[in-house]
Amino acid sequence: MKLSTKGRYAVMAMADLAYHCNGSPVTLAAVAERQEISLSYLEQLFGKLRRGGLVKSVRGPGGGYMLSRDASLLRVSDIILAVNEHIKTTRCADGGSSGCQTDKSRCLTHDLWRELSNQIFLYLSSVSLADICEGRVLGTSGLFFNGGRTERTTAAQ
Amino acid sequence: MKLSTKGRYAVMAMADLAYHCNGSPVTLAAVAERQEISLSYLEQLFGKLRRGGLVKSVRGPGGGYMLSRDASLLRVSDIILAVNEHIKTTRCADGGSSGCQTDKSRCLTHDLWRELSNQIFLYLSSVSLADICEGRVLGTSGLFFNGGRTERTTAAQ
DNA sequence: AGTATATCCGACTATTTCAGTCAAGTTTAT
DNA sequence: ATAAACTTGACTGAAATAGTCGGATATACT
Repeated sequence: MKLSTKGRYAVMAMADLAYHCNGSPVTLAAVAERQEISLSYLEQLFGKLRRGGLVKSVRGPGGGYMLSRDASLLRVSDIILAVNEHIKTTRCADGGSSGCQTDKSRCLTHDLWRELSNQIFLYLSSVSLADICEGRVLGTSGLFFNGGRTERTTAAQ
Repeated sequence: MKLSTKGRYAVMAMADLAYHCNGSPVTLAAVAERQEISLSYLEQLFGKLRRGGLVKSVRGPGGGYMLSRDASLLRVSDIILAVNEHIKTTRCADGGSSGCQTDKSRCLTHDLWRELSNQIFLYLSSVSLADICEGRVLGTSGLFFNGGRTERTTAAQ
């Protein structure tokens, strides 16, 4: 799970889409202006989002992009995975335990990284676009990942 | 909190140090060979680690590096912060809520990103070098996901 | 003193990714 | 037909990453 501004732009744009959606498509030009992201760059990102099945496009005049499903069903992790072609976090073959047997201390950190990556993924999976739109991201002072938050919210729209 | 191979190398090297330390300094050459990281690159990283107060150096023959304190007191987050000069995650001024008031939807993702960064930091703060050396990485003692989601992965026990 | 061993330091290079641009297309409502 | 919008691919500058290189400095041991 890679975290960069690319993924953040994608999430920002998707949140904008969810926020300003009222049944009709939203043009990228509008998103670009509101979020202050270059239109051409957005086109690039939305190409990936569309191919990833996260948005639907409507071509021609009056067209634009729409979420492919309800905002409560679109997780942040989906968005980031769609725009960032996945990277391998560890050098030695992933779960295969193929190499890395030579020295015991060499792969000590691999468990850590895999677990961290897992943590991040779980967190981003627990947040939906609807959560973002409704500011339901912070909170839970100190205890995070209280399960089932996304499911409970059902997109008050 | 930036996550790249740079930080991972640093953690690997520090874990190696903790693992092979028996009172006397460990040379970077030994670490480089065991962890298969270039010596010159390690020197670069350990310069930062030393300036960050995480390791002590002993120059001259028989010299090398030692942990500055017990492995249980060195957190992974310390290491990563030491080698990665910190970056700002959001474009608009950080906690200041200075800009970003223009459009409501624009900063919607900022809370998310700040929270995510916080999550990552908390996780990496909860893991010490000693934890890594003893394989106590998975199943982080309930600091996360205490709701029974990733329950007791039985790594150590 | 001299030397081997090690850390220290700064500049340098190559590769990749990021962020954005440009120039063409295709589809479709009017 | 025309214009609005998406679609695609190639291209670019800037930055970060990952790694290299050559030397300088400190110190233990002859």
